Amino acid sequence: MRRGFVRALDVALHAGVSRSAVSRCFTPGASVSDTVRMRVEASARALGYRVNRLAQTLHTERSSLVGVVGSNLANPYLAVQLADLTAALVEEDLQCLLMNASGDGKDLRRSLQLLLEYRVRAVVVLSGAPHHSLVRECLDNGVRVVLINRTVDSALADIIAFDAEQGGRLAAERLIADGRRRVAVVQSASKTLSKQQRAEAFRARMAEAGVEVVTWARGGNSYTAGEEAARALLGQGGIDGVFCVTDELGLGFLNTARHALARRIPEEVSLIAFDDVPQAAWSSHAMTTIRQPVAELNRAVIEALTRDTAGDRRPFVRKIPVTLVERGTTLPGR
Amino acid sequence: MRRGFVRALDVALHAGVSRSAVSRCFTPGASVSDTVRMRVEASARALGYRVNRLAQTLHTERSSLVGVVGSNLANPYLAVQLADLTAALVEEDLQCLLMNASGDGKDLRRSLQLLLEYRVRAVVVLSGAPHHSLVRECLDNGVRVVLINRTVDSALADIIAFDAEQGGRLAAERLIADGRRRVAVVQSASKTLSKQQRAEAFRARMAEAGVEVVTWARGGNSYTAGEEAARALLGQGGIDGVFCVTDELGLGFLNTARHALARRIPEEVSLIAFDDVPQAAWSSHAMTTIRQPVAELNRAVIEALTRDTAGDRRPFVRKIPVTLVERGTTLPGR
DNA sequence: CATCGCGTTGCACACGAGTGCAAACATGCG
DNA sequence: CGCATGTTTGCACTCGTGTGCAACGCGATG
Repeated sequence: MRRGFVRALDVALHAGVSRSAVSRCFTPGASVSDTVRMRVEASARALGYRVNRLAQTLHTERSSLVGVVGSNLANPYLAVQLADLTAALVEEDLQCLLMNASGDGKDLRRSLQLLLEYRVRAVVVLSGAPHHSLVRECLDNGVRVVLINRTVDSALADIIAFDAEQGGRLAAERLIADGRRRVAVVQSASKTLSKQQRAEAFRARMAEAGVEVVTWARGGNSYTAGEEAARALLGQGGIDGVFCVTDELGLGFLNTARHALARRIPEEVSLIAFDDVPQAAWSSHAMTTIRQPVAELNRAVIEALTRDTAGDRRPFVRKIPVTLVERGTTLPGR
Repeated sequence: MRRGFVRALDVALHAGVSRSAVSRCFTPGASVSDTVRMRVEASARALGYRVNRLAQTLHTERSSLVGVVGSNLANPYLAVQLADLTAALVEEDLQCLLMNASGDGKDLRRSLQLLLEYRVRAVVVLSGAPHHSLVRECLDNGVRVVLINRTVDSALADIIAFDAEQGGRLAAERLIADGRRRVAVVQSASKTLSKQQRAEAFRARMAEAGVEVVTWARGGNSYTAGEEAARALLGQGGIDGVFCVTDELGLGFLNTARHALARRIPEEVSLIAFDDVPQAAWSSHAMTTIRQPVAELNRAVIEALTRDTAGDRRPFVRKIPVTLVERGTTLPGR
């Protein structure tokens, strides 16, 4: 009785064939006679044999591990994206080696280097921007790098992102359609690029329409920050439309405006947020927001991971369009 | 110029030493002279060498991969738990191979078998109950199995769970302290064991106190289900205390009761939920709930994974106590 | 100087699997 | 039957790494 895992050799001895024959039975397209195949399969079942994917990868140099690294995974939006990504990976027989890089930049570096040690086929960065040298190092080793919702100046890595500018424009146009004349954009003090772009595109479109925009940029991307923004912006009066760059900010703003400040939404103030997290759809909130089609994003990720990289070294770049989901915080019937 | 990854042999040639010397430089406690170590380290840095953890594992038979399998990872509570678990694993130099087993029981089986193929050191099951034979198979191969918030009849796997009964009792006692005389427990139609236990312990403690309990068990564990429960239970009147077995149910109940049904909470009705997801703490909800100390649970998981398994085959079992977090949906100052 | 002891170093093997190559075997055809 | 052709099968090598074992070098001691 051998302790530990069953090897191909054990199966071979049990079935009375060579180890090569066993290996061939588990390799699609290999040449094995029916009689041998059946005996090997019977032995494998009896002994509980499973190929060792580590040894397999070592030989074939073709890993099916994909590294996924992100920072604040507990964030509801990221959680949805991660859940969908793992489901999509499973379909392609790719496995997900997850790294939590919550912390500083050193942490992201350490995570990526660790993933390299596992000889992953590719790395998907959900949040945080890796240094160029790090991306370069991955690419030199033949590891694809897919950045989600990031833009880097050097065009090395694959980049897949939701169209933040389009989202900002959509929000602006909806507030214009509501006839709003004095609006506010609520963002946080953090300078995440995608959120900056949402706000910037919103301001640009509003400027075109000649609508005055007040910018609030304090605190984090938290519910509390949205609450503070509501107290400050609605306290001084005059604001009749608001665009919050995340749903969490939006929900803080909405609940505070409605219940603590007793404002009628959307009659007095229109509100649009961004992300479409599950909570935005809850009936008591029913918040109008910009939906990011996560499934479509992840399909693009899979496409980037599995595409034939023979020849062209050009990075895969794709922008995923977003849509406006109209609920109860913008004026109906228009 | 070799394509692909740099091997120890490449470093050895570059540094003018044997491959063994390179290997020893990266093995703690090995015997290497300072001069050789410095030359090897310089060469490794220059070439960008990283040990191949797959080959390493193949040789040492000691994997640092831990399989994590769960079903609905987008669930806010599970997301928090997963995020914390990955952070805890990183501290122990363990890596997380994540499997999304959303789907039927076959899916869980497939996930576990795949994890076995990767020769993981252990498997952590966040949701879903694997079949005994599957657990047995993992154990036979020397792979620890840690079940979270599950109980299985056969005492094979390690089991770490929050104390659902204690939570149910805590909730009951708080409603009793609020002087409630006619209470309801809101659970879903799903028969997840931990949620059943919460409700059952609540009913038992209430029965002791001689308080009448109405049970609502319809729909899923969703916000919508909480909403329906509120409409049905508060519509008929008489209910002055409610225990919802999850925060999502609780939030649906709370918002509907307050805004749609215009009930004064906690003056007319006390409400306690379970989980303490971030949304429960949001100021506009401020929901009293049972907190599950996730960090403590994950510390126990790490302890189970890293404990010395020499000799004793007895499973590791631990129950993590929960606490009541009093916010604004129970009567203050008592 | 001879010997001992100790710290380094390299050789060679092992881990578990895939695969080219040639030998063995089965089959078809004249 | 003899030969050509096609299918199986086993040998042996490979992937990148860790480590037991023996050889080596060097300083200290008798």
